[in-house]
Amino acid sequence: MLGMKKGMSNKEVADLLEMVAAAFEIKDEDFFRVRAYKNAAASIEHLSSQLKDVWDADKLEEIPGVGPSLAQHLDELIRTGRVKHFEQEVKGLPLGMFELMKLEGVGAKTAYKLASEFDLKDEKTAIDKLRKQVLAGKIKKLQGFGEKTEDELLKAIGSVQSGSDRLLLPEVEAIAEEVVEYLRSSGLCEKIEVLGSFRRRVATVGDIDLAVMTDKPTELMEYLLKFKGIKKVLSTGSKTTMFIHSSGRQVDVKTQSKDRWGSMLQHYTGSKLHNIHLRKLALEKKMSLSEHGIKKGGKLFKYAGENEFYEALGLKYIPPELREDSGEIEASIKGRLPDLVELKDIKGDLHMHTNIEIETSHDMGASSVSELLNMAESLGYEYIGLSDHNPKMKGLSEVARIKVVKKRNEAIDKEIASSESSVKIFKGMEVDIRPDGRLAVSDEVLGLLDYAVVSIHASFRQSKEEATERVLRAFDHPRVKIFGHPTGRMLNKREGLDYDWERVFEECRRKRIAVEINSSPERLDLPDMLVRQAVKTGVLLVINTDAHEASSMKGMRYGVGVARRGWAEASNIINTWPYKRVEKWIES
DNA sequence: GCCGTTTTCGGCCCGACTGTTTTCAGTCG
Ligand SMILES: Nc1nc2c(ncn2[C@H]2C[C@H](O)[C@@H](COP(=O)(O)OP(=O)(O)OP(=O)(O)O)O2)c(=O)[nH]1
Ligand SMILES: [Mg+2]
Ligand SMILES: [Mg+2]
Ligand SMILES: [Zn+2]
Repeated sequence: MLGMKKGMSNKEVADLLEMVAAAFEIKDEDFFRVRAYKNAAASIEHLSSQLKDVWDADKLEEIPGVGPSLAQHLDELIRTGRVKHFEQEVKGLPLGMFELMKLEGVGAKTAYKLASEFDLKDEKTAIDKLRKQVLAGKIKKLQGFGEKTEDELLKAIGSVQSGSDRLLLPEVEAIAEEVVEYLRSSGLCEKIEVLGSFRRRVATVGDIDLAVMTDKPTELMEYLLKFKGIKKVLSTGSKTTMFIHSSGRQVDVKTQSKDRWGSMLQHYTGSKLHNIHLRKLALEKKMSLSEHGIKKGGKLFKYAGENEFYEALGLKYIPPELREDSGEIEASIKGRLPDLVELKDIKGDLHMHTNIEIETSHDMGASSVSELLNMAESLGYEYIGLSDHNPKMKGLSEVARIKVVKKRNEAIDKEIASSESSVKIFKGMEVDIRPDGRLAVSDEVLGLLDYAVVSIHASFRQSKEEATERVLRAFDHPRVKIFGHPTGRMLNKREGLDYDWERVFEECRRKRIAVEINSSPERLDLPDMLVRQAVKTGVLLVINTDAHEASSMKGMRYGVGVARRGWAEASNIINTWPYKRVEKWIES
C-alpha cells in the first residue's frame, strides 16, 4: 500500500520519503525535520548510482542529507522492503491524499483536509470522488476554503495527467520561440533568455522558463496576458507570470532589470540543488543570495553579469551544464573545473545515412552523398563517415550482401571523384547487434569497410547480464570502431538496456572502440551520467548526429550538450581530432 | 533530521503569488 517493495528505484525511495515528509507536515512536525526528509528525497532522486549499490558499499551516510537516522531507515527498507517507523507515521492517514497532492496548487495540508473530509481512502478513486464533491459545491463550505479555491480545484482536476511526459529539446525550442517572438513584439524587452533545465541542456525538460530583461515589468506582464497562445493563467505578478501554453505546456516568465540580470541568470538556471548548495555556502560567508543579488549586512549588492556573481562568492564561473550539485561547486572552489568540449571543436560526424539503395535492415537516408558533403562543408567539418544500415538479413544471400556492399563502395567512390569538396569520407556501416551478440553481417563484409558502428535496434528486454554478454561479443569483430546509441533508449518511450558499464567501458577502452553520444534529441544516448563515468574511465567518445537527412547534421549541438553535462573535454571526443588522427585510429 | 577549515548546538535557501486570513499560511519555482 505504501509502494514499499523489494528492488525499489531511487525515484520510488524518494517518493516514499516525500510521503513521510507530507505525513509530518500534516502533524505540524518540526518544519526542519520535514525539510530534512525532503532534502534526503531530492538527494536520493538525483543520485548518480543505485541506492542499493551505495548500501552494498556501506556508504548510505555519505549521501548528502542522509544521517544516522535516515540511514538506519533506508537500511531497513533495503533489507526488508519496509520501514516500521514510516508505516507508523503514515498509518491512519487517508491514502487518497497522496493522489490529491498531484493536483496543481494542492500540497500536503490541503490534500489532507480534503481527503479526510470526504473520506478518500483509495488512491485510485480519490480524484474522481473529489470531482463529484466539487461539482456538488461542497468545497466552499469547508473551513478555510472559498469559491475561488473550488474553481481552481475543478480546473486542476481537469488538467491532471494531460501531458505528463517531459519535453524534448526541439519541442522546447519551438514553444519558446513562439512566446519569445510575442514578448519581443511588445518593444519592452531588452533581452530574453530560455533558462531552467533547457539552459542546462538536460535531456528532457519539464517546463519552459523564460527570463526577460526590462525596465517596465508591470507593462510587460500586462502585455503578456494578452498573448493568444495562453490557455490558462496559473499566477501573475510584475515579477513572475506562469501560464499553460496552448500546447498544454507550462511556461514561467520572470522579469528582471539590467543591473540585476546576472543574479537572475544564476537563480533561474538552477538547478534547485545547485542553488541551495550555493546559498548555503554563501551563508557561511554571511551572504544571502537571491535572483536580486547578494545581501551582505542588510545591503544588497547587484550583479549585471553571471560571471561577477560567481566571482563574488570566490568561485570560478560554472558552465550551466554542470550545475547539478554533483561536485561542480567543490571543483570550482579548487579551480578544477573541466575545460568542456564546445561545438566549435567538432571536426566531423561519423554516423549518418545516405540514400544509396542497399536494401537496408532499417530506414535509409533521404540525402545524397553530395548533399551530405555540402552540409559538412557548411558546418566547417574536415570529414564525415557514411554509416548506412547493414543490408537486411532476410532474402539476401551472403554473396548478394557482399556484392551490394561493393556496389555501395563504388557509388561512394564515384561521388568522391566527382566532388569538389575538401571534406574527406570514411566508408562505414551501422551494423545490428543481434540478440545473441552476433553481428548482422559477416567478418568478410566488415572487411570491405573502413569502420563499423555496432548498435542495437531490437530485443530490449534482456537482463543486465545478458545485455552485457551481448555487446561484449559484438565488439569482438574486425573493423568495429564505434558502439552506437549504447542503451537504445527512446526518451519518454523506451527505457533502453542496462549493462555492467564497468566491463563495457573497460572493453571499449582496451579495444579503442569509441562509445557514441548520439545527438538525436529523442535518444541523447549515451546518457549524461554515463558519459561522466566513461570520461573517468578514459574511454574514447564520439559525438554523432545519426542524420537521416542532411539538415539533421545541424543537431550536433544536442550531443555536445550531453557531452558537456558528462564533464567531457575535447580530448575525450575523437571527432574533435583532425582528419589524419582519426584516419590512423580507424586503421588501427 | 542533518550538519560543522570559525560551531557537536543551533542554525537550516529564498522569494513570488494567492486566497481568506484579520495578519499570513500554503504552494510553488
Ligand atoms: N533557490 C531555489 N531555486 C529554485 C527552486 N526551485 C526552482 N528554482 C530555480 C532553479 C530552477 O532550475 C529554476 C526553474 O525551476 P523549474 O522548476 O522549472 O526547474 P528546472 O527547469 O530546473 O527543471 P524542469 O525540467 O523544469 O523540471 O528555478 C527552489 O526551491 N529554490
Ligand atoms: Mg523548468
Ligand atoms: Mg519552471
Ligand atoms: Zn543510424
